[in-house]
Amino acid sequence: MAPPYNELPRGIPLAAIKRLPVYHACLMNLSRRGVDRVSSSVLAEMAGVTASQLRQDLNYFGSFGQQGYGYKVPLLLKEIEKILGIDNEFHVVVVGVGNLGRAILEYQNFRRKGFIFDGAFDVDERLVGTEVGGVLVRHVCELAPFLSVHPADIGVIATPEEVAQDIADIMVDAGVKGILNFASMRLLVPENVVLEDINLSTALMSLACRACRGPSRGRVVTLHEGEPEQREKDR
Amino acid sequence: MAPPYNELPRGIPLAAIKRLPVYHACLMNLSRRGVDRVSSSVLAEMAGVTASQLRQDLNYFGSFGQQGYGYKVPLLLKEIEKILGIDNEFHVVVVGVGNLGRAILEYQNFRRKGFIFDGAFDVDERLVGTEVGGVLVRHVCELAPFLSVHPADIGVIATPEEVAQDIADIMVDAGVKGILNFASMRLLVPENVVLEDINLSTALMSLACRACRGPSRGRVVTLHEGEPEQREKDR
DNA sequence: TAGATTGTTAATCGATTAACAATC
DNA sequence: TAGATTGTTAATCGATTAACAATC
Repeated sequence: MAPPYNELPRGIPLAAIKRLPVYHACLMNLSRRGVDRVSSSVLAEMAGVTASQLRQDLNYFGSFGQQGYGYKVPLLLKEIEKILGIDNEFHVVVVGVGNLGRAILEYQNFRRKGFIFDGAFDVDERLVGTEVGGVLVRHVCELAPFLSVHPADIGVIATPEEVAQDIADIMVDAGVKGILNFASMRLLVPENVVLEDINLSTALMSLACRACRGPSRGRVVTLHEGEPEQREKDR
Repeated sequence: MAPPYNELPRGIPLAAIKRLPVYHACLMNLSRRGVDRVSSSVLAEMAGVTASQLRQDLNYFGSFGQQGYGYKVPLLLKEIEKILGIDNEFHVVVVGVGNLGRAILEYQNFRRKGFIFDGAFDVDERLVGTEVGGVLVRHVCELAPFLSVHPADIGVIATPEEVAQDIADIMVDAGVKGILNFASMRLLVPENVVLEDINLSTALMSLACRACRGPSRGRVVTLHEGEPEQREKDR
């Protein structure tokens, strides 16, 4: 039996999914500039990947271009938005209203991409009752009751590491499907919950390690830098 | 001719380098708890990797354990600190004193790891002259002159994306060796400058995409989650 | 010594790149 | 049609895992 039409694709590399928002940003840029058509090589150049990789990434999800022509910008934009779920609404709660929590709450672009911030939580009584990015800050002890009334898709953890696991447990129990974790601590979550870590501390340390190992040697210092040469012959 | 004793290793996977700070944090934890000795399997379990990977990662840099015994916590800690350069001083400037810039400047742990914040820069006249995290905020137009007097190793870019490339150019011209970029924009830097991007926007978007694709399917939603099973036989 | 655990090589796995047939 | 560029397969490359000999 053929798989149902709307079956979601399997076995897509995480790295490919992470590149989709980059392609999306490039296409938004083209769209704003009134560009209607783009080839894989031009779009790849903008995104900092090879044309081959761009086509491969897109092909995990479908065929959105036309041979001999390229991609229609508005059409490809719409398809990527469909994949990323930008037409959906994602309900988000943010726990920890320090600098990082604020950065998320006040970044207005998220709202345009379908993210709805339903609540923010902190232990600091001076913050409770205030608004950050237009969201009311509640006390953390209200997190579980709040989630039972306002289920969230995504939880952002921007707390000290000592409490991060407890917060994650509350979120998981409340049915959160994804957690963005800024605490520099390994969180244990069930495998049906997606976890994304952003760790400023390890990022800065590994950057310093790479940067200060003296002049360019081998693979270590040549990633992510400058424009990828057009290595593909592609004829 | 044998390579000189202090030759730095080549061809080390970036992913391995990024795991070093994680191992470091685990070892700090053990050290605080007075643990003197650890096996690769226990440490790997703490770090959320396989024992095999841990040993492989360490072996890119040397042999720090003893067969049949494991690793001396203080010794391995010291070795990793040597690799990460935690005994060095890294001079850092932060450009953009919004929420993300503040998060970096106010995170006191960095100071303990050898990071010295020499200057912070912003265009907002209300911020110029104030102190954030104990660092004086200067106007961005002073960035280039400041760097010529106080050379920095690392530059942090936490500005709006419109100006990120200009700031990066100034940093590169001033001899900065690594850039931590929070702006959601692809920066072009020469290949001898190491670039690390942290993009909250693409991180949240790809998280939402993965989290809301329905229940666990294939590789996509099973990475980074929970504890890795002990797959290694290792006898 | 016997048991344990590393260091290190080889096998596997996965992701990227190259190539080219399909086709617009 | 001829030229261009995608879609897609195959080849390459790199990173992870397994295995086990070395050895403490």
